[in-house]
Amino acid sequence: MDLTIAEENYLKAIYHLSEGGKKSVSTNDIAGEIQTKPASVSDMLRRLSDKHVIQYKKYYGLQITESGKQLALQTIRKHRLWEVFLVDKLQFAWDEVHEVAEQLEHIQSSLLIQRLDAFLNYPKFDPHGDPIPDEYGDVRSRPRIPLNEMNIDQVGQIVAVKDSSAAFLRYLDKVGAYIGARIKVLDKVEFDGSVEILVDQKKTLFMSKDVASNILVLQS
Amino acid sequence: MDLTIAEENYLKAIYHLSEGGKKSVSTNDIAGEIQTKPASVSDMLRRLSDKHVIQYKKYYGLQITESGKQLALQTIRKHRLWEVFLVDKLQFAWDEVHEVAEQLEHIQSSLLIQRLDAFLNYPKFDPHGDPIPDEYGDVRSRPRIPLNEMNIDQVGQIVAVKDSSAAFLRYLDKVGAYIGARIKVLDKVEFDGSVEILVDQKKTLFMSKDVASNILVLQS
DNA sequence: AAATTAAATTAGATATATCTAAAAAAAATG
DNA sequence: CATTTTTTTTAGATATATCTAATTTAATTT
Ligand SMILES: [Mn+2]
Ligand SMILES: [Mn+2]
Ligand SMILES: [Mn+2]
Ligand SMILES: [Mn+2]
Repeated sequence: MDLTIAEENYLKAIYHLSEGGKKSVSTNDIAGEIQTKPASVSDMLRRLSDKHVIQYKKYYGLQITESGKQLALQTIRKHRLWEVFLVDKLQFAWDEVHEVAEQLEHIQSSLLIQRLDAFLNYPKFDPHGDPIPDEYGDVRSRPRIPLNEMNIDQVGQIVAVKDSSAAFLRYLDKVGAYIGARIKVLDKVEFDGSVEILVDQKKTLFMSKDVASNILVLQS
Repeated sequence: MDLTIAEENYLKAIYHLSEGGKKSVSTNDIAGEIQTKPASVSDMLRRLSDKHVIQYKKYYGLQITESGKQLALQTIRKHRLWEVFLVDKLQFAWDEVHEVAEQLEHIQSSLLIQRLDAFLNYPKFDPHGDPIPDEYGDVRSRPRIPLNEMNIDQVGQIVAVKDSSAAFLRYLDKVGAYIGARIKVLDKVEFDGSVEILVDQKKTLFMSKDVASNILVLQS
């Protein structure tokens, strides 16, 4: 039994909300993530439950099932592979890919995804540093921490961003913070949590705690 | 006002039927093309008319409008560009692309199509020899005739196929008839319309009138 | 021209997906 | 623990898209 496009989008949102360490996912959380109304979510939860991709008892919260998790991971795999395609092959900027990938992720063809994966040389991460699940749903995630949680003098490499909004990504482009950049924490301001970092041993950069918390670093 | 996926599919079918038969397109014809019921077509015709992509007076037939034609051509452009992508870049066989392109043609992003076109080196024809409309909807079609209408001793080049079904395309693969092949008509059987041709000055091939009528040739 | 047949449309049903407003249940508060 | 607030669900409406069965209109035949 296949999922509709709307069902795939809901399931993906539920998976993302579940991953964030959150124990139970609320109807309002889902509504916020999908940009829809709680009433629509309640309706959809019943349908997802009927298809056994979530366990759901009304008013008691929900849990994604193993089969639901696998389906969500396949949609995420497709989304991220398409993002790599758009950036690597079609010269899209990393802040331009999301909307298009949101559509492409729903194309149904296992052959297509196999071939696309090979064509892209089996990438392990998308343009935002997020890991690409393999065809069995396995994710090789790297240990990474928000930049604002690093201490002075610690060094590492920017490997991902938490926020993939165009506004944030364009800001990073402007200041010269990119995935793969080697950084060192030069200073942290106690008062507001802002940080000063050295990028590629050349350039110093000041950023607010808000910005730093959306940059994920692999420490070394 | 954008079209839905269903509306795009109907409009594309109407365009194809208008191009072929020329005269008026019937509700039953559309139902046959789209694999749906006449009742559903009547319903859709009213909606397409509301969106001014066809002119429609019930029981009196329909005509595609200029804006409808442009929209259909853009969908066809996307369909054929994706087919080229699948064959040239992802090693799909020409009989494997249709279903996937049928989905990909509905992805909405003008930047995507511009970039895809460039990435593929601005192809003029799809894997089945059909011309790819440019971004303004202009189609540069070559004069071509069905193979069964050629006379003995005439020569030419296979440039397209009328039938794009997997069964037909796999048959052509098997006998070695491909787009670009140079052919010469060696013999025609009056009785059943079957023909004997020479392919690439090497191989002789017998084919029924039915097969020959689905192979389009550019005479030389 | 009347009767018959074919084509097209409408009526009414079902399924998906969404919304607003109202009701019900759970959680928070004093 | 009773009351208030928040969250969640349901009721009822709208829009898309499809179907079967009935009806209407057009076309064909006698
Ligand atoms: Mn999506
Ligand atoms: Mn991404
Ligand atoms: Mn289609
Ligand atoms: Mn084609």
